[in-house]
Amino acid sequence: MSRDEKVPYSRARGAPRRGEAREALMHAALELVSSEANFSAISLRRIARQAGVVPTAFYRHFEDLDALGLTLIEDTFRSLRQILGDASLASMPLKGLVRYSVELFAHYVRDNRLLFQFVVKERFAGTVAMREAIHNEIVLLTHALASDLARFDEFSHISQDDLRVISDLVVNTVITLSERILDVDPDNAEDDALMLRAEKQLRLIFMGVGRWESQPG
Amino acid sequence: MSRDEKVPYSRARGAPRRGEAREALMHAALELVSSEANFSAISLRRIARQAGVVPTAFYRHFEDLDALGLTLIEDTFRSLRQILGDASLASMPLKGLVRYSVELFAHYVRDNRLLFQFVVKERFAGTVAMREAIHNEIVLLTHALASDLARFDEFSHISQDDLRVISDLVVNTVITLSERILDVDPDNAEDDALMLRAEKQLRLIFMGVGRWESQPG
DNA sequence: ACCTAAAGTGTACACGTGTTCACATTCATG
DNA sequence: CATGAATGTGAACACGTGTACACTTTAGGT
Repeated sequence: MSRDEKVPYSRARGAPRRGEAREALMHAALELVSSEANFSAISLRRIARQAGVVPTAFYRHFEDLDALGLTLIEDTFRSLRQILGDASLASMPLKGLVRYSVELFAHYVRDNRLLFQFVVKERFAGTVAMREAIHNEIVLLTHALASDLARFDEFSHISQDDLRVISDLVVNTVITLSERILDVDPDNAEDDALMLRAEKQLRLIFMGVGRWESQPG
Repeated sequence: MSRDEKVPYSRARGAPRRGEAREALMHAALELVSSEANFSAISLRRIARQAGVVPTAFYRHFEDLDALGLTLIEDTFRSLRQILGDASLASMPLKGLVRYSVELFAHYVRDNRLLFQFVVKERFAGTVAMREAIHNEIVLLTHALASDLARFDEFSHISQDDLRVISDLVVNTVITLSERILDVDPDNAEDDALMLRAEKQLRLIFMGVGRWESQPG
């Protein structure tokens, strides 16, 4: 929907050097959502104020508050997909993969606190459009994981449907880990315990896979 | 906090027969949260209007919007705990238990759509007080499940810590199921597929338990 | 049949909100 | 260097909001 900026921005036509306003608005929204409750609970004016921008300037960059929110969600998952794509997970032993993936993911979540806090809050409380956007991205991740897992010998006896079911369980476990990391104080060392727990749970799941028989009946 | 009504209500002092206003306010809040976005996005006045009550009457029953929200959360989990307690799960074979629990839970969620939609939305987007209340209730459920599982022979080789970890995974899986049931249209038959998936995932987890070795190092 | 506290009502106020409009500034491009 | 689109600005509007206050009504315990 009219998000026609393939160029990084500030390359439109008469783009002003002073045009960090857009980024400022996005960051302001993230800060407010993180420190206060909820995206639907903060107003356009508060975002503008926090961004050091006059309210009307908002409309120069976003049609809507919704548009801002959707942009934030897209940005989050775009960069997450890249991180997860860069680390070619399919080329390492399954055992190490669990630990490595958990650490990679946890690290990324910590480095992008505000973005993930936003997504976690809006996943269920946001607009229909936002909820759908987030849901679709998660489905995408799940399918990608299923493809990756299919390459392992340990999963050769699993049907494609069951692979999706398993990936779904794994993704949900990792999402829960993220939510928990975001809930603890940033400079609290408790993260390690959370990661250990998630790691155990994933190992448990993969143990079940060894005994699993697809469509036994 | 000033929630000193052990009596079912309307037994205070000069309680009017006409006092369904409190219930009306709670129901109105649930309806609005369900059909619109979010508890923090709906106003006291809108709730009062929906309840057929003048705005100032709200204060006769709740000190705050927060108080209303907390009451709704407490109500939800109070009755959920009762349902789960009544069905004495520890007295049936493990295999049947999975199917039975999933069906029991799904049924209950469907029967209390509005309440659960509220809880799901506020779990991460709500006030700190609300989030904490929900979190504590879930921790309680997890511990209760761990106690129940400990009675099964299949779990005799699992340490107490690991039992918590496993229960945590199970609870998260069931929560995810609830979220999904709430996301699909009420009179859509898709629920069965969701329940089947959750059931598979739980069976997978319990398969892993068979091979699990607590504190192997 | 009273008394009294709870429950319900209507008015009022100060304030934050989204959005509009006309205008000022900036700056890459012709 | 001039042009014009993108960007930034300030005043103004109609409206919904939370809450305080003084008041009326209700109904149970005595």
